[in-house]
Amino acid sequence: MAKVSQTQRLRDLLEDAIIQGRYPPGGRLDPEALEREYQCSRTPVREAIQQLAMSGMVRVVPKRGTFVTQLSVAELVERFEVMAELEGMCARLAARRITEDELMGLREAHEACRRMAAAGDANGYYYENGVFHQRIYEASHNHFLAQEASRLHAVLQPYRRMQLHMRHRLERSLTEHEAVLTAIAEGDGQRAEAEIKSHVQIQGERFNDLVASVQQLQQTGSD
Amino acid sequence: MAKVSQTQRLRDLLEDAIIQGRYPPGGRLDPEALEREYQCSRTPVREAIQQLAMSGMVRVVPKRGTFVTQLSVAELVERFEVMAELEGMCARLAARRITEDELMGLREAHEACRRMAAAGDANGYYYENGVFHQRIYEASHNHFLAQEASRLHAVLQPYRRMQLHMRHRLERSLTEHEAVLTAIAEGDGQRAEAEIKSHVQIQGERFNDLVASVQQLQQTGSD
DNA sequence: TATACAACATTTGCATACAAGATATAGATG
DNA sequence: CATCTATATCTTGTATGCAAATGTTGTATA
Repeated sequence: MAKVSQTQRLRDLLEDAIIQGRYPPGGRLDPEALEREYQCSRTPVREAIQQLAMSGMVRVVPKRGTFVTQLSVAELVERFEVMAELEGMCARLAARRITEDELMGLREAHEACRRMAAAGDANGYYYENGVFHQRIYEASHNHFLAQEASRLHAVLQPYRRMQLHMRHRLERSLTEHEAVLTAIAEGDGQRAEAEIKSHVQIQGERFNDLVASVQQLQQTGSD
Repeated sequence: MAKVSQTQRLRDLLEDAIIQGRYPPGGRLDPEALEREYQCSRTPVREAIQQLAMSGMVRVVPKRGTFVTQLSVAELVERFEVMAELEGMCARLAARRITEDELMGLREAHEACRRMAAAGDANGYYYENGVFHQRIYEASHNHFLAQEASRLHAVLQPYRRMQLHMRHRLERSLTEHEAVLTAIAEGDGQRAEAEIKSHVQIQGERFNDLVASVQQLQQTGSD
């Protein structure tokens, strides 16, 4: 049943690897290494890379090579701004449209986050946090919106990860989730939107943290 | 200077053709015909089509061929819902961030729309309307947002076109533009957002018009 | 006449060869 | 020692061949 093309397989694998930070932002993707690693020719590699480029995960610098997208601070701010808006829209719609089953699923995702936060497991939280947000996207009952939100979320994942390792970020994040969940459960779209926007937005000290992280990343990646 | 790859050239050409309705939604894209028409081999054609598929302009039905995307009513509603949100965000930001020069450009675009409406030139209006919206995207000073808005705008163009041919739609549209422009000029982000949202959103009778148009289109395309 | 099976055509995915453009490096010359 | 140039190498872009999967068509038989 899982009869997928090499191109698709490669694309998914690379995407996961990038999201999980196994290919660091700014790092070069060597086509020949990928050919050997995945036992295929240039064509699937090339196509997978093109598709990743389309979705913004990698950047192709003509005649220089393809690199994992390394967003500048300015580009990151732009994307977080849009992400906040999209998530806000998802939450607003979800508050109106979520089903009982979906609400249960969302609560479960929240509880999973709570367990990870309690255990101080940043990586585990990182994963469950993604599930929580994904559930909200889907509860918007706008498939296209959910898809776009997921795509942008994926691009931002490597940077979110850095945020989550910041001190006390887990507890704060969890508290914010709580507020979002409550608003959605009560069907209060306005509040759900406002809560998740402030959850996603990079503001105050977190902005400085982000700048610091990115700069460190760019130091590391440039050798 | 314009040293672009065949793939890119083909992609842009096809995209334009689809946006301008020269390839009708639901219509099949014959790879061999494209090879001959653009004097190239299968590879660039294949890659261009893949990229268009990624951006949602065409759909590949396995072993059947690739077809210009024909959105169902449900899919259209979803996309217009997102479009309204993105445009709303653009307008809100533009109200705060627009420069004097950009504001002049926006006024000019609006005047161009007015001339076309006065002349009853629906196609001309259709074009200038695109310029007007594009200027707002750019005035948001969020390049990523502008890019995403443009992309979605492009996908929806064929369907907007149908709307513009509706009776009195031009004048209504112009009046709504006026309201948006005023709000932006006054720096009133909230109002600008609200105005452009109601301008973009498909509501009331326009929803029925849209359904009718799409159904007619699907009749025509299926023979 | 309808159904099933087989041959055929189309489409897609993958590999590979070839060409062109750009960069880097090394050598030569000022 | 620096700079310019030429060559080599690396990367991307394009063409094309081949094979596999699937859809289609036609024919034969019940």
